[in-house]
Amino acid sequence: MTVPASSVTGHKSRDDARTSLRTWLRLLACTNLVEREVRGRLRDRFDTTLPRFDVLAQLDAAARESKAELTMSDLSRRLMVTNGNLTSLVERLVREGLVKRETLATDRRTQIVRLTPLGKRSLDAMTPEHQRWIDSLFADLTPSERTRLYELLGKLRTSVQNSLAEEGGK
Amino acid sequence: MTVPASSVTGHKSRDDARTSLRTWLRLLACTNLVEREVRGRLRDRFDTTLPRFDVLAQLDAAARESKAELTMSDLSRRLMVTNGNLTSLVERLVREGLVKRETLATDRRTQIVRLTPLGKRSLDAMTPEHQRWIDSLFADLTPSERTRLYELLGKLRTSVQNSLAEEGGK
DNA sequence: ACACGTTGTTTTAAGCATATAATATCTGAG
DNA sequence: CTCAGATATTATATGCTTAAAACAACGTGT
Repeated sequence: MTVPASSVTGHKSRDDARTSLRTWLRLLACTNLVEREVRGRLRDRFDTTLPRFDVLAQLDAAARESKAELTMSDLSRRLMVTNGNLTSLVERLVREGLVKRETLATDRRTQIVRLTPLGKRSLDAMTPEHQRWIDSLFADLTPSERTRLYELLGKLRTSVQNSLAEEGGK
Repeated sequence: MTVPASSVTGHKSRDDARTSLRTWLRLLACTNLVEREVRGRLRDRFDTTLPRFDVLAQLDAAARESKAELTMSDLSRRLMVTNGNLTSLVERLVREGLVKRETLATDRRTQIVRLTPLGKRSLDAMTPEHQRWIDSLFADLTPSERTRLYELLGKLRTSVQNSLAEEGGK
């Protein structure tokens, strides 16, 4: 394994740090571009929002993993949003009949959230188009580039998690 | 150059589409992780928010490019947020004395936004720490991995922009 | 039994974001 | 000159997001 010269001195070069920052800014720009587009299309085509879509998609994904039951906290962890955020979001979905919420008999604090048949149908109508949108946005990347990007983002995620764990453990 | 079998039939394989989707979800997860962390630190260390920081950083970047003057619309384009959003954001920064806004003499519709000396000092206090945060989050990526990620994200951005241009041009 | 810390959820207050409509100003064709 | 667009910004309504506090239910050690 090769050791970069700068590690002798115990700090990274200024260039490395600038590359990190530039990469982060570009990551953010890409995410915003895609997210804005997906938001707009969900709105135009299905009159819904990205957070609502995400809730339905996560509930469906959980069901496929045979974790038929998700609590509010499970859902907020999966969606990476705060618990309080989810309350009003699920509230609206319940009002629209896409989701149902029921108190768990064995622990009356916890709320179980489930897709209704209507919610499932609604999601199934959106999913194929959503996938096509994403695919067309990625169209100029070759399969191997996509795979490489996927891998590098995996490394980045691990790096971020490690960094947070170190920081949090102090 | 090898040609995938599916290109004979004129459409991509299902696998390619799934890779796009998986890559997109991972991109979003990474962005959310980093963004949440940066938000939290800006809040804890400097009692400010990411959008506010972004406004200051863009104003400073523009000044360095000797584009000393940015209008509200310039700024909203650079930040990739809507014009209406910026109004209240800049409003708050003006109230805090970090930014000043003045009407352009030659066109009384347009507002020029500028960093105040206080705003510049405030930004300069935050910038080095911000760069260190980002760099530590990227710590596990080698320089060449960072560079490769940067390049691939550049390709992705181009791909997204091409896709939007085609769609918009119809 | 019961006080106390923990866990799951909701509420609240503030800020961010968008789309749409309104307002103000400019510009150019006639 | 004047008025019909075009452009720059702000206002409004709605929804998302977070942090922090409040609330409710659980479970354990005494």
